[in-house]
Amino acid sequence: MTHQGPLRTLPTSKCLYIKQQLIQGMRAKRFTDRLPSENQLAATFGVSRMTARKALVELETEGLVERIRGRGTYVKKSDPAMGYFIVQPSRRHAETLEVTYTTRVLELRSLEKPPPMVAKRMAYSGMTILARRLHCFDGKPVRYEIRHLRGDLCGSILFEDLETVSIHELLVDRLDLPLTRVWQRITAETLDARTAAVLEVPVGRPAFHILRTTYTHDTPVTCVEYFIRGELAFEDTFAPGRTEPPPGLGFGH
Amino acid sequence: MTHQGPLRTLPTSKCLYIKQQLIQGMRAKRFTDRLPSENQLAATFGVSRMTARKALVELETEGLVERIRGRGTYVKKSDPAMGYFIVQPSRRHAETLEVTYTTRVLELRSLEKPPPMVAKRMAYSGMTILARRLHCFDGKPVRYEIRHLRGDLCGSILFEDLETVSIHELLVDRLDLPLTRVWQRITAETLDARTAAVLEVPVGRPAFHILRTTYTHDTPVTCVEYFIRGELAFEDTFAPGRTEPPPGLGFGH
DNA sequence: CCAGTCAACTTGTATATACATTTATGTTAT
DNA sequence: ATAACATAAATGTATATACAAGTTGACTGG
Repeated sequence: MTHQGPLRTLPTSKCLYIKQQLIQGMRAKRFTDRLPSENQLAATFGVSRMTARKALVELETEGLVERIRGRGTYVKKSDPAMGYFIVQPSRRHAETLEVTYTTRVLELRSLEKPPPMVAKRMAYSGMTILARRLHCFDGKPVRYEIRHLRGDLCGSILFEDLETVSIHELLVDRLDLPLTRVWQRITAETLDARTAAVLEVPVGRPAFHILRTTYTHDTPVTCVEYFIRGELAFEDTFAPGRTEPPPGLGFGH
Repeated sequence: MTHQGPLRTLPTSKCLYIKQQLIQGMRAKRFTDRLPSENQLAATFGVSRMTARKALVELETEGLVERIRGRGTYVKKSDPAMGYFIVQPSRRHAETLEVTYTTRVLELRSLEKPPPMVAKRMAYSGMTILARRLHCFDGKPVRYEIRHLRGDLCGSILFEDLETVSIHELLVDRLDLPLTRVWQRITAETLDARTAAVLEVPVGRPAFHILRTTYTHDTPVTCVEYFIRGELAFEDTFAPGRTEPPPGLGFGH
């Protein structure tokens, strides 16, 4: 392979230089399927195999290539995503917007059995806890949350003050229910009379509607439904191939 | 530090074992601020520094910790994000849903100057190309796209067949305009009469509204506005601390 | 008291090496 | 011809080492 072409920014390390060359090569269609192997790169650039390897591994974690043991490194040819929107926990969202954040608990009680839709999504029809909360920015309602939790796993939540404590913290820290998997769906909807009243907006106003089921080791623990005022924008600036992945370790509640 | 406690799954490598121990330690609040240094870990677990280092670096790329040269590795205590939604390019979205995908070009012409809002977002008021397209799944309109491109950079796009060719490919491959940064915003809105007519839905129906400005090395190249039918859900299943980052290398158009 | 210096610690980068595991390919023996 | 084997190539894991570079704190000299 050749590695000509001027660099826009002087690379600070050999590894970075190799990465930039490979990225340019992929953009210029010099590499359309397979990238040089670790040993080939090491020879071409005059570095050790571990350095060449580091470049390839980083390209993989950035989603640009796919590495297959025993075969090689291949250009990911799937269409790139248009982008992604991070829906933050209310508290953090409020910090970003620099507004005060408050929560009102509208309802907190146990149900003998969950509504059919929830039972299906949780694959569980025993005792359930229902919590309805309203999240406000500067006193104005912005998110309406309807949550069901498995009663056998989260019973103690009935006695917590959900206006000050994060449900996420309760589950993960106090109940030892690490959130290992999430299913979620977002749609845009218009609000019906009851929901609009809660959010204190006219009927028919647009809103984000999020359905989410959270699992602990393949056991559904909680189903939550959010209605978020549609004018509350989610916005972000980012670069493709960013090194920082989406925030991990858990999901806010 | 101690590293007791049963493992749920037998680790296949020393690096993985160390990572699991550190994650458990963070969950159990044994580590609340600073993690052991690379050398401490190496001594504790009886591995080389490079192996301990690999575990810490992976935790960083997964967003669980933050590493600061000269100081140490610190637990990221920022609230975790609730999740994120990937808005895919229409073509790929159609593949996921297993529907046929078609595009209709409603308008393609040059403007002497862009509308004020676009001029402001692009910081440019010269000749502009306006493209309006309708993306259909199984013949049904689902996304309405209104796009402005800088005429001085993308003039040749006027002569392309935008019903079959991806604008993203044209920009990146043919015009050498790599997309290095993106600003975007999503809101939920109700459709006005004109937009609703294009999407063939009744007035007042909910929709996602996406504004996006795409840059090539700090130069805004194109502004695009999408209206996406609100019932077209974006859904996903994922795990926190996933190793795969969001798709990179570019953004679909 | 303050500023400068130095030592210790930490993470970042790079090299050289060894062996394991997986895949693909060609050869050989049946 | 097919199956078994051998070989080469590629990635995965781990170790040992060296030096660079940033941070902190203690010591020292003015």
